[in-house]
Amino acid sequence: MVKRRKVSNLLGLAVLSTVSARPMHPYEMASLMRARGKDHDMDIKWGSLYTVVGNLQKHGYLAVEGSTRTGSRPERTLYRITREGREELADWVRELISVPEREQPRFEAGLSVLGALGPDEAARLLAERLSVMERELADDRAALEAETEVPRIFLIESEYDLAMRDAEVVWVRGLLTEIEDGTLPGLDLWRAFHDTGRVPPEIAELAERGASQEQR
Amino acid sequence: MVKRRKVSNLLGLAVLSTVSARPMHPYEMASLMRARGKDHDMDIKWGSLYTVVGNLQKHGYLAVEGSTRTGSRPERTLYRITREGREELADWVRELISVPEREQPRFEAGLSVLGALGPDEAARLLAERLSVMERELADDRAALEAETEVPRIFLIESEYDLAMRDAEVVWVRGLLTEIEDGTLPGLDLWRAFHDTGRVPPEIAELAERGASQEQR
DNA sequence: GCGACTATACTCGCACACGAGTACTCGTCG
DNA sequence: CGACGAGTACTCGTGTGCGAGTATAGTCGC
Repeated sequence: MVKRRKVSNLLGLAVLSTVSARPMHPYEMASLMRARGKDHDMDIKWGSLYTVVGNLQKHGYLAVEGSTRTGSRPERTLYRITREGREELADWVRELISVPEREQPRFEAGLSVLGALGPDEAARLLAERLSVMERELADDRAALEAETEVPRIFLIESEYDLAMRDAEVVWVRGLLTEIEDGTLPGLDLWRAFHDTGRVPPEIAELAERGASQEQR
Repeated sequence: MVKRRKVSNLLGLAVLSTVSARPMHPYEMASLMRARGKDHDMDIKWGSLYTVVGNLQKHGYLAVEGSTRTGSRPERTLYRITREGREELADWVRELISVPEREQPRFEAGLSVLGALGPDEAARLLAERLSVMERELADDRAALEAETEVPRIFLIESEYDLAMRDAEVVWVRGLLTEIEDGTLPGLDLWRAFHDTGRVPPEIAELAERGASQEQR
């Protein structure tokens, strides 16, 4: 379903979108992206940037416009987007928006092996996560709300980000409460498993059989 | 903050968790994981599995227990988890649970370049995403609810998954509505930009300046 | 006018993830 | 009874992501 792209690194998408405004050289793209916080504090991976730009050019999405040099500085190669590049950009966005794709967030991986810890420690760690997330969320939300001049569509990805983190906070808080007040079904089994180091055999079976059916 | 692991691939986490029950050979780990839907339909990457098991062993998290062969089949190497392996597993889970980490979902990347499309097409694509997600979500939720014997903690990651997808559906539906009924602030600018191909200069500036401040 | 520091603009090479291939075996169906 | 397909258990080669390094140019103090 999901067509294999010639350039699969999402940094390539950001690059295409950035050069679509006007021709520029790689370093300038990076500066622009950073200026926009496109990278939200994840700093640009220089190695990837030049590789990706090279690949985009190899596949005809970018073309060399020329190269300038200032003094004896390393020469800067100017790239412009091609028609194919614009098409690829549009097609890529279409796919990203319309096709929901199952991703594997790291937290979810952690949850799936939560049994390696005891319920008390799990509760402590969840509480820690919660407090960090709440603080960061409040800060970022305040920053976004302080921005009243830029219309919302230009910051729509930040809104999405906040909404998702919000949802996670709510979910984690719910789980934490259930562990703390002991209403989570199976809590006793979990504790028993952690204390004795072995899972009751009938549950082991169930978990295997059952889990193989859910998640389509 | 986030300590660099000797083995960073999350498949390694799954492997550690799987062999922590009893010694087994790589292929058996893969079968078990698959049986549990640990991989939720994303099939095991064979290349990575053997590389990862090799690395885990190289770093002392796994040890070779022996090797058996049935007839002239390729020999199966049995691995067992070491004390260091158990520690690494526990430490890794602790980190995954307690340290919230900023990830870059593909959909969010798509949203950030949504300007490459016009509002009408964007609305159509969002609607498509929505319908696919709603169907899959309903199926998976039904499957999870049909599972009444396994206590919830053993499927906690599926619950998290459903909750997040739920939140996304709600958010996308909200955005879609705002585009369709024209209440999204800046919609006219978006349309103008898409029709004429150029963004009003004062907005371009604003977007750059503003975006560089939010997202800490 | 010179040394230290930061910004600019890349290059290089390793390590790792992964897909596709291999080779053998067992069950089964005509 | 032999052929074929599905399962078993890996191996290997390729691509590519990315960190760390490099080299020059402005800039600011003293």
